[in-house]
Amino acid sequence: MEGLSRDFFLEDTRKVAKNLLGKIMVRNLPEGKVRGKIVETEAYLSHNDPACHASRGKTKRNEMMFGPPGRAYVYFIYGMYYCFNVVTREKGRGEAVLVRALEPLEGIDIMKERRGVEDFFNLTNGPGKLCQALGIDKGLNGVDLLEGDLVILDRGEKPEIEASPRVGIRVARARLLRYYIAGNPHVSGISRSKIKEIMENKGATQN
DNA sequence: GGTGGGATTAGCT
DNA sequence: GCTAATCCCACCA
Repeated sequence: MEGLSRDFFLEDTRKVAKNLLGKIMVRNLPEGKVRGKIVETEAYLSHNDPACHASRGKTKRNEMMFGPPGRAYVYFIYGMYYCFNVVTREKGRGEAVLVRALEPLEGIDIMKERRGVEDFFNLTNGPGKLCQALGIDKGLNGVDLLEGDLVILDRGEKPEIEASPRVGIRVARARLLRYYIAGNPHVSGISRSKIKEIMENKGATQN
């Protein structure tokens, strides 16, 4: 397991979004360490992408999107939730990758406590949920993800990737800028019965 | 199993 | 005023 280079975040944002799948988010909290594998991301581009916060220029809210690559862009949404993004491309470009879901690996009890739920499959399967589980809020806006209490590590995984339209976005529906690990039960929006089905198949193939 | 509304704030028109 | 890169619960089938 090793850290990512600055160059990792300089590439095409769609490529970074896909490359982030299978990487490990590590968060150090007062209660202990929390780790999760990234299983779902979305790309937000600076050109010809009206859904991107940076598409109408720099504001107080989105200024971190125009900062250097490999840093966090955290914003507040719907009056209650935070969303966590990774800044990509060269400084001033205004592109980022939204992390939409994780597979919990370590610190499950801490996540349950912070989320206020017991269900293992309802801890980090959504952008607002994973921020709550990992204690990510406005205070982490702009922090460097190569070092500190919130970092992303490489475990050398090369998952099978599928693409779809972005979630909750009305414009640019034709563009497939959402990426996720095929068949992973922690991807957002999967029904209870589908999760059960996936887990049963997994058990069958492993034995 | 699926849907519709409420919570609650910042930013934009 | 309205909408938003969301989530949860009550309610219906």
